[in-house]
Formats: sequence, structure tokens, C-alpha cells
Amino acid sequence: MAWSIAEVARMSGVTSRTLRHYDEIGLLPPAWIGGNGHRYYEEAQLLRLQQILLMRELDLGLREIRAVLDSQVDRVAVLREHRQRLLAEQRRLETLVRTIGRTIAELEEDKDGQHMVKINRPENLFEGFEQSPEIDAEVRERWPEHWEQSRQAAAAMTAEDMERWQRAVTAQMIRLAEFMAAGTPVTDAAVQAEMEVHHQSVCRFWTPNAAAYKGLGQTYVDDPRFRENYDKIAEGLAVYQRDAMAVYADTRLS
Amino acid sequence: MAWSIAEVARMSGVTSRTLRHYDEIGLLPPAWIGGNGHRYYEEAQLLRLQQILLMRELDLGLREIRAVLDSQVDRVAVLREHRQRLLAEQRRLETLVRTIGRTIAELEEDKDGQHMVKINRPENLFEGFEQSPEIDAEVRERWPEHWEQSRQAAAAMTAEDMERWQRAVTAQMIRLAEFMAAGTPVTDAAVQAEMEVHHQSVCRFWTPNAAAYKGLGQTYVDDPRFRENYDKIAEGLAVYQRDAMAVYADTRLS
DNA sequence: GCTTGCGCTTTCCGCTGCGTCAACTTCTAC
DNA sequence: GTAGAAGTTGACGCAGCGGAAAGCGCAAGC
Repeated sequence: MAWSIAEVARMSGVTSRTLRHYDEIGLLPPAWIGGNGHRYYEEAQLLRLQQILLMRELDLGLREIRAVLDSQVDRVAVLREHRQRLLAEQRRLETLVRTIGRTIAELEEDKDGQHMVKINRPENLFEGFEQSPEIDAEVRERWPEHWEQSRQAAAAMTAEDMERWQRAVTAQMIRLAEFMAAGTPVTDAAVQAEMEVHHQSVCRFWTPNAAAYKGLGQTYVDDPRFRENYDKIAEGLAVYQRDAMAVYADTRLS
Repeated sequence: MAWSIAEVARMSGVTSRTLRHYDEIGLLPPAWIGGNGHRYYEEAQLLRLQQILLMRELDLGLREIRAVLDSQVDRVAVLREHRQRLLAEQRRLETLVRTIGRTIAELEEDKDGQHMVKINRPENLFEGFEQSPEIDAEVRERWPEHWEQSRQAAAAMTAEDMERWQRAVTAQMIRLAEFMAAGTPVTDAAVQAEMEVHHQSVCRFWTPNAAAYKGLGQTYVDDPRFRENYDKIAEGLAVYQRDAMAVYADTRLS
């Protein structure tokens, strides 16, 4: 018993275009192809299609589905990993919804006396920063193991990685300056979400505990070479960042 | 004071590729272009870019951002609508996460005595269904206003619309059959999510209240012409669908 | 004067999962 | 014999860029 492509389409609720696509990418080849070039499917293909659709509903990618069905990987492991992705995405959306809510509120009561903080965007934020021998030597003296850890991490990065990393840090500093300019308290969920990102980014080089993370925030304020970079973007940003980091350390790292 | 593309990139934390893309799509044209073809940006462009990045973080599409910035539409309205989209997506993810969790559990304890329900995929589910004059006449007699409402909705549908609708209904029936085969109770969130979809789909033709929706479910069981379609897919599916609809009506429609 | 190198340019392919023509061939029915 | 349904293979399009290729302009060092 074999079915044509249109019959399978009707049976399964997908379009024939989709079936052809699945054939193209090798996800679901037909049982055989007639002399006229037509695709014919049999029972086994219908079962496979059913599996495919099941996993597709879970938002798994076709490539992953194929890997699973060809039993190259463990189903449960894939599902677990996928669930983690979904949860992360869900958390992201949650933060976004809150941020949007606040933005709407701000726009609606757009009449108050603004204490405008000016945000600059200097173009030489990181110029000659990490190759500074002074800072390097100082860190090596004061925290030898952190220096070693971060040295290894830095050595593993390519120039492109460094560039990407700098861009990400720059973008985050500007986002934070915007929160500060809007008068958002450092305890706000959106600011704390930024701190989570910041913490992750720091962890690329060095994994601080709560106290160390707070100490790092204080260093941003105390050390003029760090502070300068922050305050070049907006006055008081270093202090704002330190306070936000302290809250993050207290609520998430301890 | 003008900056080159690379300077702006460093200042804002985006790549020069992105800036070129924004120029391409008309979102952020440079202030002027030098004789050598190079893009040069000024203060106004930096401010616009800042606005763009703000809204981009909220996951707004570039097209919408452009519309807002060119003040063709109201910011607050766009944000409200966008928030609704995000909330809907969040609910979808929530359902998915639960479904995946259940799937994982099922896969892990894959040893119990299965009460296998066979799922068929007949290829002629809707053959000559809606043009049946008997059903049509009967509906017109029993519920004249619903008949009128759905007649208008059906008239507004193109042949393609009908095809899409049938495919969606077919796919949903099969998904439901899978839940039934897995022994999922009709009160389960995933099943109820399917009922929400079903209810929406019914609402294309006719907007039932709780009692009417329950009555529709009963009709699926009582009327052999409906019941046949369900049971062609899997035995007992009509009853399962009716029960799920009753739960939905009780919890969501009253 | 020539090379090297950086920064910039344009152009095009790639990703995801198909929808949607378009142009053609083949099967089926009257 | 011819119409119409159903099949085929391309190819473009969608969002938002990343990345590679190929070329131009300009400055420094030989």
C-alpha cells in the first residue's frame, strides 16, 4: 500500500511542499520514486512523519529531529537541553515584558522634571586597555591565581573574539547608562538582568564569588583607570554599576 | 564633527556590518557620503541609533522601529501590541515546557503496559463534508442565526483559506489523538491548549458561549457524520474531544 | 616608486522552514 | 482528444545580519 504526496499531505495535515522540503533536506525521503518522478510513501514513512511532527511541535529544529530519528543521539538528552533553551527564552521574555511595561509607563507620564544625564559615546573606550603592563602587573601581584585564570582565558581568545567581547561590553555599558539616565533603581529586574549578563561576561575570565564580585564593583569606582572608562560614557556610571553589582551579589551569588 | 563607520561602531557596540545594513534598509542613513563612497555620521545619527538600539532590545522588528522613529505611528500603541505578542509567546513556551517535561517522563519510564490506541490517518477526512446539503439544511433549521453567521464567514473564505483550515483541523485532530493514545487526561494543560486553538478555529465561523461549546462537543459524539470523522482517526476520539471541550468550557468560557 | 597594510567599499551566499509563484509533464476523466 | 487535476523541478522571499571575496584609497616604510 503506497500513497502519493497529496494523499500523505491530507492524511497528516501538512502541505505537499513541506513533504518535498523534508525530502530535499533528507529528513523524510519517500519509500520509492516512480518512473514518472512521483514520490510514493508507505507505512514506515507515515510513522516517521508522525514522529517528526511530534517533535516539531516541541519547537525542535529539523536538523535535531533528524539526528534523533537516525538515533545518533539520545532523545531524553536532546529534550532536556531543549527545555533549558526554552526556559532561558522564557526568562528573557519575562524581563522584556517588564521592561516594556516600565517604558510604557514612562512614556505616558512624560511630563516630570527630568534630571537628564548626558550619555556620551567615546570612540576609544578600550584603547590600549588590556595590554596595559601596569594593570597587568598589579593584578598579578594582588590576585595571582585570578591573573593566571584570566590569562589563560584571554590567550584562548582570537582577535575576533576580543572584538566581539569589547563590543558586547560597550553595548552593555551604554544600556546601563540608559537605565541610570531614566532613574531606574539598581534593584530593578531589568538592571539585574544586565548584571547577570555582566557576571557571565566576567566569568569568561574569572569566576568570582559574591564578595569578589562586589570587590570588583568597588574597583570600578576606586581605580581611576576603570572609573575613567565608565564616566567617559556618563557621569556616575561607575557608582551605578558598582551598586547594581552589589545587589546582584547579595541576591544571586550568596 | 563627523565620525566614520568604524568609529560609530566602536562607540555604539554594534558592528559596521550592522550599520551598513541599517543604511541599506533605510533605517539609519548616514549624514553624508564622502567622495570616496565612505559613510559619515553626525550627532543626529548617533541619537537615532541610540533610539534604534533601545527598541531593538525590546525585540521590536526593524520595520516597526523605522515606522515609530519616522513618527508614523504611536510609540505607546506599538509597545502595547508588542507586549501582547510577547505575552502570547511566553504562554506558548510555558505550554511547551510542560509538554516536554511530560514527554521526558514518558520516555524515562518506558516499560509499562501500553494500552496502545491505533492512530489512523484516513486520506478523505473532509470529502464532501461542508457542501453536504443535509447538514446545511439541518443547521439552518435548528440554529438559524449561527447558520447565518457561519455562512457569511464561509463565504468570505477563499478556496485556499478552506484548504488551510482543513489542514489545520486535520493536524489538530491527529495531535489530540496522540494525547489520547498517551493516556493524557483531558484536564491536562497541553490538551486544554489544544482546545484553545480549537475554540479559536470554531470562532472563525461562530462564537459559542460555554453551553453552546459544550453542546458542539456533544454533537461531535451524537451526530454520526461528525463522529465518523473523529473515529476514523482513532477510536474514542470523538468522546475524548467532547470531554476536553467540556473542561475548556467550564474553566475558560464561564 | 613600490610594497605592505589598514580601513573602507560593494556584492553575494548562508541561515530556518517552508509559502508562493512559474513553467512543464503526466495522469485521469469525459 | 482535450481539459483539468496533480505531479515535478527550480527560484525567490521572509529577518537580521555574519562572513567571505574582491577591489579602491591612503599612509608609512623601503
